[in-house]
Amino acid sequence: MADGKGGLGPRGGETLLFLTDDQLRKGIEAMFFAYRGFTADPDRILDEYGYGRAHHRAIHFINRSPGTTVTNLLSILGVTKQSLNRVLRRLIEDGLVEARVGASDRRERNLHLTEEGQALERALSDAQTDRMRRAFRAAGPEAVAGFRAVLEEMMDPEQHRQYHRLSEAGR
Amino acid sequence: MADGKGGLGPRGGETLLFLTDDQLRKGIEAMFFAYRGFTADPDRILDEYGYGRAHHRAIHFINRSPGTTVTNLLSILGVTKQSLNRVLRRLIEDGLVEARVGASDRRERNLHLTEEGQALERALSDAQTDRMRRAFRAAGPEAVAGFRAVLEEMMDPEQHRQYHRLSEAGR
DNA sequence: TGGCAATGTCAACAACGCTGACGTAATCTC
DNA sequence: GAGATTACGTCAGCGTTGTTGACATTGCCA
Repeated sequence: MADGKGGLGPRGGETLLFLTDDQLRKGIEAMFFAYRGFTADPDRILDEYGYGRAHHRAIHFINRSPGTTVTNLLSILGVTKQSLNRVLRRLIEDGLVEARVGASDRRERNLHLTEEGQALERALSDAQTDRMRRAFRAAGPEAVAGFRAVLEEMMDPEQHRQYHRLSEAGR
Repeated sequence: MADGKGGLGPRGGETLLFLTDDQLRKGIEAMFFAYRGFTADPDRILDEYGYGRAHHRAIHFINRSPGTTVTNLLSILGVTKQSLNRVLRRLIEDGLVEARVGASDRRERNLHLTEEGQALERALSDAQTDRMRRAFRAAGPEAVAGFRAVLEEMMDPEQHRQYHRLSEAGR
């Protein structure tokens, strides 16, 4: 077995030829290996600072939405406040992130990257986009559109909303 | 280059219109959110067993290449043997994986899923492919091709080789 | 003033990476 | 046949990052 070229999908019910078990399994493995590549370059940089991916994610989204609150960051990252706080505390201690008391609501903390934080963000971002740029260029514009379309469909609805909200807020 | 889409990128340097900083940043975020969705369903199942993603990966690749050795699995997963051993030991204790002494080389352990292991593999695989099937169906065949093309380009060369080796071995 | 929201923090725990060190059995090489 | 190498297992310890639960503070709001 293990083919599926021709005829119906092997697991009853699937009528579209391109959705064989084999195609789906390859999709799973592609995601696994690609995600490893996707994180490999920033991981090397983070290592030098003694940081991990959690720090990267915090830095990324603070840079993306300067002035964002802790609660908002919490909902984007999908972790507990204790988990985020541990990361945030260190970034603040290290002088990469600044937490300003909210102007309208003084309970809130508006998060910003410092100069140093922005420098690290750029280094991480450059490392990651370099690989993505090469991949996009090699695959071509249409492949990129397909790539994005499939990824969007793969997100949970809530995450999909977050994803689009970021773009709007970006301007 | 060689594009034809015309027009320069907004942030000097990038000559291809579809490779703006914004496109690349969206690509990064799409990967982040999509990977979360990608792992969400199996994670829920694993939780019931007290297993994590490491167990899932081991089960997946043992199922994919029955009889594979520990060393081979190590190179696919890219972790240390101590790390893999902790996971493998528990799967063997729990009766999901069987480690048979190698026939030609008795130092090797040929790994197989038991009936019970196969049952869990199917449950995990079904959960994950359901989402992927819906995403593929919604995005269409051409998007799927693009998706896979970009992911392949994003892998490290070594991982890319592993990825293709799996398909060949599958039959 | 009392209730709720936003935040921070202590403590404990688990999963899963890592390094380093050792031991055993089996195979390979000279 | 002796010695090197390979395959595997395991002990110990450590770090990041996730979790739950509990508690305190501050500030907004009705």
